[in-house]
Amino acid sequence: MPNRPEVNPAVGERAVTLRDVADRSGVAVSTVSRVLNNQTEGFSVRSETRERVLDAAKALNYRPDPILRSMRAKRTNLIAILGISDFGTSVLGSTEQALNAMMNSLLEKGYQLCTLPRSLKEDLYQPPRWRVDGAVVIDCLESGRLAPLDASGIPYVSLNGVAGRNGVSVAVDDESGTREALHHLMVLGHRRIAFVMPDEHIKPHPSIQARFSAYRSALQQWGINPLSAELPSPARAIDVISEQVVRGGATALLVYHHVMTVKLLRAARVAGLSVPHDVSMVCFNDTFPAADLVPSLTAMALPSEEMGRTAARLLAERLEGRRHTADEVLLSEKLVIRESTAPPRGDA
Amino acid sequence: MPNRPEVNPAVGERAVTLRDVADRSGVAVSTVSRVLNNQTEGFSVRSETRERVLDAAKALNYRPDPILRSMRAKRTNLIAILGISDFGTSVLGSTEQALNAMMNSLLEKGYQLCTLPRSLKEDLYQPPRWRVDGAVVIDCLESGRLAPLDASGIPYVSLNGVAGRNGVSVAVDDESGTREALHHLMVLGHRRIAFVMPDEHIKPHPSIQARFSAYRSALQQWGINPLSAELPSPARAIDVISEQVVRGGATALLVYHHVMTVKLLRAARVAGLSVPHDVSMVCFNDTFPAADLVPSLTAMALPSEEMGRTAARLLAERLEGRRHTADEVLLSEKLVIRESTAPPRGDA
DNA sequence: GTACGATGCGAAAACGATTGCTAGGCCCCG
DNA sequence: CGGGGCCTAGCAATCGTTTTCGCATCGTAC
Repeated sequence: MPNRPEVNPAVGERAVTLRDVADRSGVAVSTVSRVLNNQTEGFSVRSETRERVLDAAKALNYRPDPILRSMRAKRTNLIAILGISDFGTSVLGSTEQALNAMMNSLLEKGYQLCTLPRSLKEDLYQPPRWRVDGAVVIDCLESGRLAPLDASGIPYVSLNGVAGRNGVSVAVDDESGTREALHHLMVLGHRRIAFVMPDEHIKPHPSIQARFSAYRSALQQWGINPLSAELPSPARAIDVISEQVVRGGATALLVYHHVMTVKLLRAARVAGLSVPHDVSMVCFNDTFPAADLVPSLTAMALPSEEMGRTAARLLAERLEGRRHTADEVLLSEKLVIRESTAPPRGDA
Repeated sequence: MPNRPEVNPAVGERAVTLRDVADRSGVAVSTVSRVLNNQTEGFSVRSETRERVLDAAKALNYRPDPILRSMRAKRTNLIAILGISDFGTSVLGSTEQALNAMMNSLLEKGYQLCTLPRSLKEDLYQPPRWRVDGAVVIDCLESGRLAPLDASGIPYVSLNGVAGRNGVSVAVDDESGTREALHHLMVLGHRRIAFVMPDEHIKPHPSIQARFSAYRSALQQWGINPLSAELPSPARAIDVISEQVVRGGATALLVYHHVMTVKLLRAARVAGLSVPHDVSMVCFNDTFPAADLVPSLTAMALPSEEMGRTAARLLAERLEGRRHTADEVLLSEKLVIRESTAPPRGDA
């Protein structure tokens, strides 16, 4: 009764191969492969032989090489992550959160992930050379760049972006979210509302376009003049306060990102302004430290984790052959009202 | 003059292979491989042939499969990331920052990264089945778990943990950092200093042990009684304030993580306490939003990015055959003094 | 007794790349 | 004129795995 492997592959020089298992169990390499892969089509095996193979594999601690397998196998359980151009080094954005949730989800389902080396910008969404079962595309705005991926026939899911023929898109409804945030400020009595860009440290996010255009169209629709007609350029917090609030007379700020909002909060205090009494603030991204500040931030909660889990589920469904239910999923944002918004000073 | 590839591999079903390049340039597959790899040892080629091969490769947009290459090649440029047990979903810790900086650094140097599927806890530090040139080990505390990796002979670098025979360890000097933070508080006049654990949302970090034991030994050495004799259990911010400060009489808190510190700041205000006048706070991890709060946080800056870059450099040096200069690199932390620390109330 | 389908398993061909070995020219020297 | 050595380049083995094809063997029906 060998309660430990006779050959310890962890210490040996060479990795345990299919051949080793075959030798030990006295069958052919091909038989081992089929047993281990549970192949049923056009193949059967005596249960006694099957047991012997499985025992040998376990005793030798055989682990197939998932990459080599991709050379010939039809199914590899490998999923490529496409579109990571940079790893954030200090703050996690909403997309990264969704991506992380998705990766965790996929790993739990038994899939394995691989990333591509960073190469030229044009190649960002090219499928890898080796065989993968599926792919995840991050922050892709132009469906044209997905042509190679679509041509490859690999099913994929596009996180927070558009999708092509073979893809499902999972995104957030930025337009409704923006309108909801503005509606909240309107109801409070605000009429002079400015849109604030993130500072330079934050990686520019694709959905900023969507939010800004929603800001403009919503205000115009309600007969209010937007304070900025074009996409405002990134600015330092103290400049935003002095230009938009002190000189421009804005009573409320719709801020693209929570990081910028924290800086604005401090800048307002330095300028002698009180939040929310002198100026209200609403931001996107309800993550730390939005709830823990004084005042705590009224924020649009993005369904990042739900987004990741949904994407993982949709991809898994496609991979398992089930016909997909939708080509696009739009998750809604949710406004969390806290202390940083109040009626403007002087309001009835 | 074909200014675009005659066969567009992006649209074709099959990827361009070495064989295709060989056919097009009229030489053997092996010649193509050697030309493309710039092989010089025991091989030479007429410059005219070389040109023809290179032209064909470019025209067909040939991209070698980096994974398949690892089957026989001695060098793969592949680096495995070992020890990622979970992807953070909201806040980046110091190790993640260092890891990200390291990944960016390695990608810039031309290496490619791969992660292992998450498996059993025991296998966390097992080298992958396929051939890699090097590995990165994250947060490994027991060198025993590195035995398989050491046995494989793969050079590696251990980020924020111990290293075995083949590894270099890159870590931060938590003991000196802790002493420096305590010294700052001592000089201000504090004598009742408590150590605060992070709340449950934060993944427990290996170096917490080092910091807590440094806290205890430093205070004892200076003849001051530590307020906690054992590692305090995670607690809610409001409980920490009421137990340690209000009841326990602590005048200063040494907080393990900046996230908890932000929550403590709000809890103190809720309890009617002023920071730093009623209680001072020092935290580890000088990242957002430490500098942007009111009051801004006195914090120990961890050299996360430097750590990542250093680790990448050391690994690259080993991979390029240069003899390593050190088995262990200890980077120092740096105290950034801001508004959250002041002399205790009633002090001269 | 023979034909036949089903069952159980092995031999060998891929897969795409690298590399050790080999071999034909060609030049130069003796 | 012959032989040795360099320059070029191809043949074929090899890596670990899947997959196609095919060969026994066995039981059963005719």
